[in-house]
Amino acid sequence: MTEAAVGSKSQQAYDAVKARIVEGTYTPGYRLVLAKIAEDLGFSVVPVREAIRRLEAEGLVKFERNVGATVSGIDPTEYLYTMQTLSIVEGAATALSAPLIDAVAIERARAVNEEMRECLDHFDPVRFTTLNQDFHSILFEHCPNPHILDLVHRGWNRLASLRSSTFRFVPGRAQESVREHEALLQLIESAADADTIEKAARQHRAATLDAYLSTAKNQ
Amino acid sequence: MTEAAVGSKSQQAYDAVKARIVEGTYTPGYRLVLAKIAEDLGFSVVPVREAIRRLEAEGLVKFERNVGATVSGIDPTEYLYTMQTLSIVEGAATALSAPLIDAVAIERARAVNEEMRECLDHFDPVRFTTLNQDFHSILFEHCPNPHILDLVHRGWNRLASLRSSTFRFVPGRAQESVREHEALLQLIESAADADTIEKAARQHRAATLDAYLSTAKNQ
DNA sequence: AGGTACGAAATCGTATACGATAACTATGGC
DNA sequence: GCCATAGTTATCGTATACGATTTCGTACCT
Repeated sequence: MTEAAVGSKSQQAYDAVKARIVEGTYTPGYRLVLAKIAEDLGFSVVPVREAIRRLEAEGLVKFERNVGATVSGIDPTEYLYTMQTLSIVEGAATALSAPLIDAVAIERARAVNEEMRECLDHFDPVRFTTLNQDFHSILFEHCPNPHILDLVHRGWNRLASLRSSTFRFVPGRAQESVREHEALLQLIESAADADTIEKAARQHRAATLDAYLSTAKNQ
Repeated sequence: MTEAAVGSKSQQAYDAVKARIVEGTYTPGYRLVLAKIAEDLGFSVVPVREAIRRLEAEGLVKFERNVGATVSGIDPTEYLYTMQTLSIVEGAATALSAPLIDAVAIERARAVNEEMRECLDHFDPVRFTTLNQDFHSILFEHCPNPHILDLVHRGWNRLASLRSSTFRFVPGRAQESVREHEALLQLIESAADADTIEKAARQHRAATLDAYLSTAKNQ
């Protein structure tokens, strides 16, 4: 899983900081001081700076001129924007991929979904979220449009700092999600038309957003 | 139109190089030598480098390690990816915006579309393309999701180096486009449901792609 | 006591310098 | 005459250094 071919230092810095954000080592609001990170990694500030700016472009980091960078939190508004965008690009990615998903992949996805169901019993939100991405990644394996896939991954990264929060805070949504996965697989198996699949996949993501919104009536 | 508050030098470099690419001063394949650009702008290479990497993230520039940066062309495959993605995000942006478009905006859009029709007579592809973006920008003025709007703009930028090529190379498509604009406005005026509007907007972009594909049977 | 102004510390932004890498060129061998 | 190889050049990648800007703390004034 770890990259053998470590790229340039700016690439290493990018990977390292991104990993810390996604894993939750750096939590939202965390102050990213260039000199400090550079020292930690044993680099100078220039490549670190470049890495931070790249993360900024992806929305993981907020950068203020002459002030510095912080891990960007994701307020309710941003969450809404991100989830809405994800619902659209995931819907498209699923619909485009569907005709290319073979029976083997379906079974692999089904197995992952089964594991997710088990996570509900053991109450393992972190693993649940990982498996959820695995599930959809299997469906996207042969996605014919890498640009759209890239947008999906960007959305996932942006949600990373909130990892599994929905599972924790929105009662019942995880159970529903597992059921929707199975329904989605059946649609794909039965070669439903692209529009039906797109709507289902889109709704799958939108339902999580709706559940969040109706729970968090505040703001 | 020119920004009064010039930002940091890296920002200026970003704007300058981006403008040259979008305007067509730097054509695809053009070699972007950091030191040369830095000298032109009167900066040192560090901020220029940062600007180039940002443009790379947006897909406008291709960067090879220890080799350098070139303005990224857009081959037929990339064109397909970009147009397909655009059709999805423009469709979504239009559908989300539609309920918020007032009668005044509709009339402004209609006026722009009328100008586009005139461009067909004078054969002015450059202005046609500009107006086309203006037309859609009016519709997106109150788009409730800035993330999606950002994706639209990224797509437009990527297509910039091909500016108006469709108009030139696909006979009749521009005329069709103007008609589709009017149809779209009428859908919005009549408060058609989101799904209908989304499909129309999506199809509007997809049709241009289809026209291109059927014309350029090569490759 | 509260607010303002000044000064010090922290941090960013950029320039310059140099080492590393890849592309190019010329030379020699086959 | 062509290919391989060594040397040269161009360009990138990063380190270091310093000036610019902001922030924070302190002292002074009202």
